[in-house]
Amino acid sequence: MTATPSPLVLMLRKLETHAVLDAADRVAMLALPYTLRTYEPSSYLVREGDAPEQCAVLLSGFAYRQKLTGAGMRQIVSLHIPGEPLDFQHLFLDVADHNVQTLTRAEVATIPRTALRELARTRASIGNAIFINTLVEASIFREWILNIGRRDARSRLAHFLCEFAIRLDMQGLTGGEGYELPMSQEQLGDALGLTAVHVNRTIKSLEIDGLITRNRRRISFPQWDALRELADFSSRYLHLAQQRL
Amino acid sequence: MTATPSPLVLMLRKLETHAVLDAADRVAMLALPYTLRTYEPSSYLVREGDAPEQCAVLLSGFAYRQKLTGAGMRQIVSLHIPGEPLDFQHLFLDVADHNVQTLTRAEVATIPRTALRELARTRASIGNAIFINTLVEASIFREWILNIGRRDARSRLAHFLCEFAIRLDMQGLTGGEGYELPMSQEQLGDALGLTAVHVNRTIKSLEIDGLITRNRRRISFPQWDALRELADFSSRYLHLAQQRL
DNA sequence: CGATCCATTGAGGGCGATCAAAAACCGTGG
DNA sequence: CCACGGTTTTTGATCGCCCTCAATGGATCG
Repeated sequence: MTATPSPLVLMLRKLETHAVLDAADRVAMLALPYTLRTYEPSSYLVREGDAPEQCAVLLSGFAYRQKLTGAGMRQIVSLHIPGEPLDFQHLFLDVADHNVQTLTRAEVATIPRTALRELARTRASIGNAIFINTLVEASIFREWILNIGRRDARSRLAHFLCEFAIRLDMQGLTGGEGYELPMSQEQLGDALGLTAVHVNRTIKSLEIDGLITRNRRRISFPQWDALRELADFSSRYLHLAQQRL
Repeated sequence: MTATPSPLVLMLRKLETHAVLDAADRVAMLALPYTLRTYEPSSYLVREGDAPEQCAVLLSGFAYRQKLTGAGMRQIVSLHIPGEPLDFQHLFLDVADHNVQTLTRAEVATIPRTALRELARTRASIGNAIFINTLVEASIFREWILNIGRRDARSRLAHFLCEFAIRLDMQGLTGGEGYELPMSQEQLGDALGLTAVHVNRTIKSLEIDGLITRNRRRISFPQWDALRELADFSSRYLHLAQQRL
């Protein structure tokens, strides 16, 4: 009956968490040309300075955006989970201003930028959906700034963990309680503006207080509400259609 | 001969720094309905939680975006100069996720959101220009994260001063050398993730090193290249049409 | 000329960085 | 199954950047 489902349905689902699309929109979007590719951990999908011609969508695995200072310090500026488009940020810009890298092994669908732009132009609702997606991303950037600028290490880490939990949940990627954190403490530090050593101590401190439990990189949340309060976390900035928290 | 120029030409000029518009686009944009209003310093233009119905454009004066932690700490997440649209970030979102406040007395043109959305829908090039504008803003957010997360106070402040200089210059707002910083050291601290006291000491340290000179809030740059190097500043992330630096 | 806001300066403390090393974990191959 | 090199996590000790608290000085404006 049905053909094998296009891997782009993942992106579709993501876009539909913030925008309304009709059947024709869905068909048009799933008709986009794409190529599949698998990347090893730490592969570059976009390099600062590149002229982006493709638009990558993450199908499985995790990725992040990253910038480097002249002195070589790394700052991760966002984290991406399966289903999220990675290159809308460059859809209309000629030169990439940051790097995009895989965190884990990842499957990616690559769509020609021109096809996507054409689709956005001809179907206004899809154009809107793409726009909304980048607006929500911008909102997450703002909260990230607040988190790094004004919260201490414990709250900062807690906030990060909360955001990741909610976003995984939104995409239906949580298997019951907790999740596997797909990054090293070094990378966690780069995301939070801390050192790996201090991340380690901060995680342990949360663990000792019973706010999280850990097994390798698997984290769960026996006291979600307490963690959320410490994190000063409100999901408003994620612009969930239905505010679940 | 010519009618009094619409105040919206300022926004038009801003959009045209990143996108190409034709004569018809310009006419259509200048035909947008708007109302003028003047705000006192520290007035709220948008409050977190609001349902934004208007889109404000800054005609004169300065403004900033800001978020607060539960504990009441403030983080400024962006700064805006005359000509910049302030509400594209909320054009397609139902609830504001941050506050927008004037820094100085400011004149603002307010455009109904529906009119702007309609214009973006019917004229693709204008829709693109608006999209590009938000993409560039997102890029500035990312650099802001890097700045706060990974640079020490001196470089951080220097980077902020460089960015402001370049952006003023882009909009043709620099009268010769240096500029008047439209904010208190307290506000600078809130922008940089520092305390006002430390901002004071950091400014003085830049001054002692001869990297800036000050008179009240007027700042000039006798050693621009040295400051730029300390700041680790590259203008790539601003996506200037012609890279001037 | 007081009131208020802002800039400045000092003293002291703490959070997170730095440096260094050990321990745990991982995939690989003998 | 164990030996291994490489990565990641963990822990300790010390340092320093920036914060906190507090007070003074300057500027502006009724």
